[in-house]
Amino acid sequence: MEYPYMRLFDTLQWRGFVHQVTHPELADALEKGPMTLYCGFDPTADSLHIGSLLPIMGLAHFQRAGHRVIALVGGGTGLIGDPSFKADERSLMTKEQVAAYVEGIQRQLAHFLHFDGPNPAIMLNNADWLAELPLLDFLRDIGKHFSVNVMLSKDAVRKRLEDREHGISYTEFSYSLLQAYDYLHLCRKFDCRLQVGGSDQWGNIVAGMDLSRRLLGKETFGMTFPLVTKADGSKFGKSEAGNVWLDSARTSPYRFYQFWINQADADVPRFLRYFTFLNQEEIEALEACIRSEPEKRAAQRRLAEEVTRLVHGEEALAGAVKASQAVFVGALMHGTATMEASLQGLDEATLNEVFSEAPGTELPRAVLAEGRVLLDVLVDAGVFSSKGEARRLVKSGGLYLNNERVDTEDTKLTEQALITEHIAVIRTGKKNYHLLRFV
RNA sequence: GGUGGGAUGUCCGAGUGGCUAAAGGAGACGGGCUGUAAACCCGUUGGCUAACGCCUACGUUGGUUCGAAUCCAACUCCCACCA
Repeated sequence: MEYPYMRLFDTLQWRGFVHQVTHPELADALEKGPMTLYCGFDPTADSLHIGSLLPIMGLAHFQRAGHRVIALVGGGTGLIGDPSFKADERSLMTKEQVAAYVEGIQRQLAHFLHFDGPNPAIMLNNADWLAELPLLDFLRDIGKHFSVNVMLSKDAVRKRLEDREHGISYTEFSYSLLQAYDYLHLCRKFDCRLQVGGSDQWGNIVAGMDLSRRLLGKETFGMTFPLVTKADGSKFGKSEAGNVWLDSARTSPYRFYQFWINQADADVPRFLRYFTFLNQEEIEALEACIRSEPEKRAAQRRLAEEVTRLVHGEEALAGAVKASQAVFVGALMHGTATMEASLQGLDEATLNEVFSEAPGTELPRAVLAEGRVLLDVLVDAGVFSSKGEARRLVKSGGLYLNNERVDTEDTKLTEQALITEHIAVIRTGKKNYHLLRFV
C-alpha cells in the first residue's frame, strides 16, 4: 500500500538511501519475495542520536515493503570497538557499561520498527553468540578465511597503520572478523541475505559476504546508506547544545523539534525524504512551498512535526509546538504580536512547561525584599560567569527580563520582576531563557 | 646521537625593551536586517570597578633593567633536517 507504484529499491533510491550496492541485482531480488536483512547498531552510548535515524528509517522502509528486518545491537562487538575510519584507538568500555548501553538502545529501537503483528522485526544482541565463541575454533574456522594482506589494504584501517602515533591494536584489528561472523551467523540461522549500514561499514559488510560465500556457498547482498550532509558543510546532527539525541532526557522534544525547524531551505527536501514517510507528492508540494513562499517555512514545520512525532510521539510533539509558539509568537503572528505580549497572561504551569528545558535557578523569596542589583543576582545564579560579562551584555542590549529589555546596569531586582506568583523569566540574546523561581 | 627552529589570549597568528590586556584573522557572544534562515552590517570578546585605576596573563624557574611577551641562563615540551 505504501509503495503501489514503485519497486522498493526505486523508492529507496528516490529517497536517497542508496549509497553503494554490492550487486545491481538486489533491486529485482527484493521484488521476488520477502528477504531477511539486518543492520547493526553500536552501543557507544545509552541512547542513539539522530545519526542513527537514517539506518532506522531505512529498515522501516524495508519492513513496510514486507521484508523481514533484524535490528542487531552490538553487545559483543561493542566490547571490541570498530576501528573503521576512527583516528584513535578507543578505550575499552566495561562489560557492565556495554550491557547497559545495549539495553538503552534496544529500548529505543523498539519504537521504530514493528516487533509484533504480521511481519515482526527481530531484535538481537551479538553478545549472545560472540561471547561464547571458543577462541581456537574461531581462529581455525573463521580466521583462516581472512587474508591479513587484504585487511591491511582496506581504507578503513590503512590510515591507522600509516600513523605510528596512534597505530591499531590487535583487538581492534580483529573487529572486522567479528562483524563478518555476525553476518555469517545470521545468514545461517535466519537466511539473512542483505546487510545494510552506514557508508563506513562497506568494508565490514563485504567481509561478511565473503565469509558467507566461502562457508555456506550463499550469495548475499550489501548496501550502504549515505553520510548525511548539510548544504553549508557543517556536520549534521550537532546543534549548539551538542549532539541531538533520540532520548528525550538528553534532548528534550522541544529542542528536538527546534533542531528540525531550523534546518536550512537547501537541506529540507533531502531530509524530508530521509526522515519522514511522506510520499513523493507531499514532499514535492512542500518543495514548491520552499520556492514560492520560503518565509512561511512550511516544509521545515512539517519536517519537524513528522520527525518529532515519530521519535517522541504525538503528545510530546504537541508540547514542543506549544512551547515554540509561546517563545516565538512574534515571529509566528506575522509580526503583529510582539515577543513581549507572549509572556503576559501565561499562568505558572504553562510557563514551567514552556521553559521546562531552559535552565532554572531557585532563589529564596527574601532576595526580592533586599532589592539587590539584578546583575549581581544573575551572576550568583550562574547565568553569567562574571560581572563584566553581564555588563557587556546589557550594554549591547541583549538582556531581557520577562522579555523586556534591561538597559541599565543597576536595575534592581524586586517584586516587580515577577511575572507570576513565583517566576521571573530571564532571556539573553534572542532565544536563551533562564527561569528564576522564588520560593 | 648531531644541528637548527619553535612554545603568545578559545584557536590560528603578529609582536623582538616602555606608546602591549598584547595587531590581524577565525570562533564565540550580543545588536541590526530577516523567514526562529543564509548572506550582510555594527559592537563585544581576562578579572574586579560607575569611573581614575588595580590585579592576573605571552611554556617553567631564576636573572639583567627604573621598566621585559620582548634581553640572559637553566629546565620542560614540540617541530624540522641530518645520522
